[in-house]
Amino acid sequence: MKVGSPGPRATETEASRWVAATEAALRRAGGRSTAARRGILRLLDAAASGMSAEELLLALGAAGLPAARSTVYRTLDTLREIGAVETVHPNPEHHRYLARRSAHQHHLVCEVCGTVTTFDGCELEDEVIAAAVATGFRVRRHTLEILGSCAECGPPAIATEPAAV
Amino acid sequence: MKVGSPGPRATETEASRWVAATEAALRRAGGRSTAARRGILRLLDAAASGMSAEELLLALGAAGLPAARSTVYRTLDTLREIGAVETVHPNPEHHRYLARRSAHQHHLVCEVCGTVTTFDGCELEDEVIAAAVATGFRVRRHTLEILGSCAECGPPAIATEPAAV
DNA sequence: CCTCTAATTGCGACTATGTAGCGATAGAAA
DNA sequence: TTTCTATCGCTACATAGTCGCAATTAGAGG
Repeated sequence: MKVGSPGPRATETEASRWVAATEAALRRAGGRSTAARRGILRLLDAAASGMSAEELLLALGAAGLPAARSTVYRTLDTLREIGAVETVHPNPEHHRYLARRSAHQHHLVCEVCGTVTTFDGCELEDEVIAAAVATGFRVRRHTLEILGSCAECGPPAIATEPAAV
Repeated sequence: MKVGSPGPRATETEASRWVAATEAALRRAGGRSTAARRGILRLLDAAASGMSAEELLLALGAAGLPAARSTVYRTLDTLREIGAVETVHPNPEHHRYLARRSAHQHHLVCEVCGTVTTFDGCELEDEVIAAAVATGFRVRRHTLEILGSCAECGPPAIATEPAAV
């Protein structure tokens, strides 16, 4: 089991593998490549910890590609549908959208500084999932989020395990 | 690995273990037992698939214990803080609050009918978590959600694995 | 049973996040 | 260049959750 960011953040000049693959998938699904979408892909690709919809909206404006709020949400929906983006939930009503670079990409979320580190979970949950499938459940996707505080930030403010059992 | 609901839903007459334990934890934390809280605990205890804040609000009214919206949210926050409740995210902007009966309780969420089945994950993710801890990350809690469609509902509408890699 | 104090509630206004409908715009295939 | 239709921008709206403050009330101590 390896833990650590798989190194996103493509260089300025070459489009990242993820951006290219996503544009291809989009086209395959009958979608189009528009300025707004290219901008969103580029931004998400560069944001190691993901971005909220609002940040994306502002960043697009700052990048000279102003887009409507609804466009941002619609694009995120589309990207989620083709499996290119996924959502992390640090807490209710605070979502970040993250480039999805592998089917087994999971998250280490620092509740203090907001950093999201991705890691590949692989075989481990496969067993859990197989058990689920055995009951007749059809798995579409799964999420594994580990919340706490990263090495840079202090220890978490709240107890680790549940009081009630 | 066992998958299946650990049998919530206490009988009408005896307060469930979870309700009792939660009230005790609440008191231990310097909290009080109020009509609204007792109502919320009873409702969450009986709702195998969890409830949204809005459902909880309506159900309280129907049960003759009308509560203010803010009271519901504040109570849910408090319960989450002491680890008695957790949140499931079928999709952005649709959250359900669920009684948390064990530290390793995870979720099988049917995206068609909304049913949430809980199961104990145990040892499996322990390894993933240990790896995270090894990097200096302090784990406060973790969530594992498996989304798809249950045996009763048809197959999922959307492809299982991501298009882009 | 009475008193006191702080935890909790209700209220109502507010913020944040996300959605819907629809006419206008602009990819991209021919 | 033309045509078809996916996508966009706009605006209004919906849903989810938060905040401050005065009024209430649980529950500890007498």
